[in-house]
Amino acid sequence: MTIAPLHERIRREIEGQILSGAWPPGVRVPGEIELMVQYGCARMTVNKALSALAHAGLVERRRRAGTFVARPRSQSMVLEITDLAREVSARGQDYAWQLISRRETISALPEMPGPVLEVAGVHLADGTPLAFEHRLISTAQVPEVLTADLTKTAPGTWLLGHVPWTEAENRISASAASPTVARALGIAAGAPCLTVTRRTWRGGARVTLVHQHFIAERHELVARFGAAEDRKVRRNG
Amino acid sequence: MTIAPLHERIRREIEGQILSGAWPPGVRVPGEIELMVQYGCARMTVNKALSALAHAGLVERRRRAGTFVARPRSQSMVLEITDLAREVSARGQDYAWQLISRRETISALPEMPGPVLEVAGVHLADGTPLAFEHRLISTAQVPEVLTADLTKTAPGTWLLGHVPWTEAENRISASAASPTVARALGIAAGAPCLTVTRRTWRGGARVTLVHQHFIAERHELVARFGAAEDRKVRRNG
DNA sequence: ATGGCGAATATGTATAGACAATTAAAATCG
DNA sequence: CGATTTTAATTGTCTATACATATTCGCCAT
Repeated sequence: MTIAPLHERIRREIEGQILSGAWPPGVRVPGEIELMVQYGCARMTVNKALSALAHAGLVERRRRAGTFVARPRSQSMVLEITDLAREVSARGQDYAWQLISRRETISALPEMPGPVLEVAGVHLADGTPLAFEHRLISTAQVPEVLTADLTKTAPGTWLLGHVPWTEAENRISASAASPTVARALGIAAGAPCLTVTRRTWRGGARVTLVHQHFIAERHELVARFGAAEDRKVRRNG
Repeated sequence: MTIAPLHERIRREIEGQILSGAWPPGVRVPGEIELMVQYGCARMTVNKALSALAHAGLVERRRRAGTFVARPRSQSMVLEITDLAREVSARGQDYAWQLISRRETISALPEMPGPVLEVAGVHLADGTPLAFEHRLISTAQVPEVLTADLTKTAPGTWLLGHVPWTEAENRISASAASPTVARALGIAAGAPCLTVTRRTWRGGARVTLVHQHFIAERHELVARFGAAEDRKVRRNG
């Protein structure tokens, strides 16, 4: 148990007051000078703690006025969009990818125009279908993908390891399984599916567009928001 | 056009190198001393810039080793979970709430045990059903809700204005419409629905548990992630 | 080769002080 | 009394310095 740095200790203690409800929204937080005296430290140290809280949205700081507890943040949450292979493995199941089709073509879709690699396949968990995937990958942006072996590795997993993206958008909805999807997943046509459409960009250029159809009972997305929890520092060697 | 603080300028310039791909993952970022000389400033200033980048996950810092561009960030995204009333209005449609049932009871559900107010109703956009909602609200935590008029105001909207939450969890999945849901929404039983289950807490205490069933074609959740865009500072007077 | 150990190095934390920017509140003026 | 200017409180940024801490690298003994 290492002792925490002072600025972190200060941050935590204030955070505690806010999250416990002892300092409700709108209440004024002690100023930098006040805290500096209270903790017997330099103003920069207090500043670091309060700045972090402001950055996290827990407090609002206004010059001349002071620092105030912010009203509960409106509605943005962190949605963990995991690589399917990783997620299935994390649940202790066997993951597998089954390639159905693969071809190079020229896409006319407005969301993803130009030369693309078009791939379809199924994600399996413990041998049973979990999701159908249909994906377009820009060969202009990612020419290497043409030489990738996508029979064993899902394109998403391959991309994760090869292409950094800077922007992404997920659209989540429900749909009835089309005949193609139903056949690939072994379910009845018209059965409900959770549909995720994801587009990713690298510095403004389109990288990939993917549609994933999950069997309704087999998958669930979870978005959590806890003001309390610290941003985890991820270390992926 | 105000000039940006120096530490921010430094941060931006490094960020630019990373996002443009000029500095791919794994590459070493100039050290603090180096940047300090380059920008002719104090080390603390450079430190602030690099720390911010580390906090944002763009770089990884290791003592003695240096600062390195992090591999493409894994998978957390911001999902905007808007209050339905607000969202529908924002789309320029008329929003309405129709209360179906309301009763006080003792819940035995493990997710939400104890005395609750149980409410069901329908969200309407331009007069047509959009979503069915079934909600439990802890009367121990929110006794005032018993006196709220929920015939005109949706419970979610009421809660937003009265109870701050500190933690929330959304589970998103697809389901087939049950007879109850189908009847309320005017769709066929078994039709696909996007289902959102949300639980919220205030400082560890359960506040509310809600199930929302959206007609598949009528609703979509969007999660965006742009490494480039700055965290917006929200100011809600 | 190999494993341990010390030293070099880059980051992490903290200080004390200075000035700038912002803006709420007080003072002044018409 | 209302509008305007001044004042002052508070945060924002930055410097220069110091020491702490972790970790890699290379040296040395095995």
